[in-house]
Amino acid sequence: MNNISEEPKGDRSKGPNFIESIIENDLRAGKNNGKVVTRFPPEPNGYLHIGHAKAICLDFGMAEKYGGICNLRFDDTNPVKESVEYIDSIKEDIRWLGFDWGDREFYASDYFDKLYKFAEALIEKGLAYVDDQSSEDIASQKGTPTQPGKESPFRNRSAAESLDLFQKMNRGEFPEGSRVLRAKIDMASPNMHMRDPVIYRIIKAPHHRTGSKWNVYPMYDFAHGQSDYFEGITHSLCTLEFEVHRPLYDWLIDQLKTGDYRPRQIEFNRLNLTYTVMSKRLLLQLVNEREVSGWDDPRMPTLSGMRRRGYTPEAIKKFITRIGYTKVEALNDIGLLEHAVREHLNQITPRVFAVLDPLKVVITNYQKSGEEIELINNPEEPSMGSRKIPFGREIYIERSDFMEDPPGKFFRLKPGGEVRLKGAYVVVCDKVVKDAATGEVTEVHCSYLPETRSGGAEANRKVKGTIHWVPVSEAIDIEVRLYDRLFVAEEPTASKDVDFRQHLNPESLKIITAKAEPSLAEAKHGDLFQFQRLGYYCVDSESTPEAPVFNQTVTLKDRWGKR
RNA sequence: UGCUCCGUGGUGUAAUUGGCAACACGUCUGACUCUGAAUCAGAAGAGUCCAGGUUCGAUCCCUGGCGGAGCAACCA
Repeated sequence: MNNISEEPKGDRSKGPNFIESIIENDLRAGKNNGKVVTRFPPEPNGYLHIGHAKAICLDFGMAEKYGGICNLRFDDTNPVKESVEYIDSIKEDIRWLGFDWGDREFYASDYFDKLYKFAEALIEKGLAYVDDQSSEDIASQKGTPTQPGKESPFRNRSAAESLDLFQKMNRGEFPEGSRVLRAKIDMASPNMHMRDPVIYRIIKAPHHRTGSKWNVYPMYDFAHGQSDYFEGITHSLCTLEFEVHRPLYDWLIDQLKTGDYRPRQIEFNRLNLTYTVMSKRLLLQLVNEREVSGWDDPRMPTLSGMRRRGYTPEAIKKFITRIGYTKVEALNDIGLLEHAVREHLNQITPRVFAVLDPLKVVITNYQKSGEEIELINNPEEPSMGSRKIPFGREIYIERSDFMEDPPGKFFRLKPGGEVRLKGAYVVVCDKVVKDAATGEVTEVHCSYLPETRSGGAEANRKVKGTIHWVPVSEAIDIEVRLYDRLFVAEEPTASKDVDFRQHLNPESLKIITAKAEPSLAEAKHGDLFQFQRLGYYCVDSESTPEAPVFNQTVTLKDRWGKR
């Protein structure tokens, strides 16, 4: 099998990206004793999408490149939104991509004790206080980005009182929403995140790992940076929107650290794709509202959806290295991803014949029976061998491969015209049979030229076109699910005034019954194919031997269809 | 109109102590072809947001504009 990670061309002009440069400088400066420790920190509140894959490739990739390690850490600080279902799916998806975190599987909840003690220490140092106000009141005092906030009336209560209240909060003595713990920083800071951020809140829901041990849970901002610190993370790579959180993390680490070590956060641009949405919240909405069949619907940008669609980890990773990491908010053309998918699938998939929209062809002068045609499985990879398909007097061809009155440069079958049936014979179209009522073409009658059989005496007869076919008597019926982009708008979330669901593509899924060569009866879930001249297809998870189901992964490029 | 970050072909990126802009996708030609795919050859397409400055020389350094994004969840 060809290895596409062996660089074909291009891409090589790239030097280190800005993150690699920073890491290399740190290494040169002797920071962290020459160690590189990264982490991938998902919240288990949804399935991973290709944007996460970009982060995963970076987090694991940097560790690998610089001889370090990468932790998998679930940032599970909000039990009401998180579940083990998501944890399991996340681990499966990371493994599918080809990364291994060994025994370094951690949870922010592993640090709840440390975090709680740290919070108590902050209170004792006068750097945190319990606020008895409602979230609305706190929000109203927060100010705006252009106006400073106002201090809470509880800001200067005694440390002893705050400590007592905080402990009561955790004992479950107060209802949810009645009190929070806030860091005491600066209500006039130009950075909103420094305006006495809430660091602990009361949640009485059971946690998937700690059960009912806690009645207070740390906010993400109070858990993430410190978790990095506890794990000895050297380079904490995250997306751009956390840039303004960094001063808060730094402030917290300043209160926590005992030596010189501190994690270094570096922010990069997130992955956006045209014609898709990349927010777990919106994807969850599509799932809940049944706009798609689930998180793994092949139209979803989730890794499980792409896997079911037939995308390979190799293709996804190739795409990600091509788009790179910068600080520019980018919108990537989905075509770039599809190109990477075709590139990989072209190398690895066996070619097969399937006719999506069958038109019957009768070869009137064909008398033989039992003839078989041998076909190469993959011209890109001779080691994949060949297979045989029965040939017969009646075959199906693609309806679009026949035109009664075609425009110029139509290389396929037309009245009086010749076309090669791939692997078999050249046929001439003699007669068109139509439905008297509708005028629809129901059959095409042809005669074949016996000497033109592939490998035969006149095999190199010049014909303009070669088309695929399937024998009527041996063809099997397969269900084919044709997918188009889920949205018709390039940027479904571009406008705040228009709900993104307005842009859903009503034709994103079409289910048809197609005719396929008999060998496909043995295809198994996960098998990938090229339906010759059409595109790449894979066997769906719902497929059974009795009722095979194929998903269209991506079509072949089609210069003719574009005209 | 506060703070932070960012502005290079249609898209995504590159140009590593400043040396007249490169690669991939896409587009368009042509060759080849028993996949109108793939492959191969070639073309068009930016003078690097704007204006100054430093310099022999600026995508790169400085200043000032302009434009875009993020930030006001007891979400992450």
